[in-house]
Amino acid sequence: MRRKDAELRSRKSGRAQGAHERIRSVVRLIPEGRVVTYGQVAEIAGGVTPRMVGYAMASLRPSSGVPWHRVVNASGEISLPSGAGAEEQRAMLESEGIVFDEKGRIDLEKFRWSGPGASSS
DNA sequence: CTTTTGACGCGTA
DNA sequence: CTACGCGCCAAAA
Repeated sequence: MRRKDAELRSRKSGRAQGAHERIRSVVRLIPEGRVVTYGQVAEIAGGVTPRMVGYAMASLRPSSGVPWHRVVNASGEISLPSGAGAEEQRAMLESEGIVFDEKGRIDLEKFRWSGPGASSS
């Protein structure tokens, strides 16, 4: 059976509390000094598409307590438009030890978080 | 109830 | 490297 069936079922069963809520929980699991791509979050949360992740972040409140700054796009770059806190995000990441190259990209091979099940390093 | 919108990802040219 | 389009689905107005 395809995962979709299970996911679809949860969605139909009313199990879907709110895609955001689930996404928020996932993002909150991201350890310091690590980053995850939207697609990664979507994969971990399950049943959500990358769009949903981005949309959830956009809808997040500044004080939601979610380390949204650890979420970057598949290219390892910050997505936020200037003014939305992009510079702030980069500052926080660098503060956590994340390194950006001249193009403002992160080495996902080194800083990507493998998920809640995978141990650091 | 309907319509708009949106922090993405990926294939293809 | 750039540019374009499609898919994906929920929340907000």
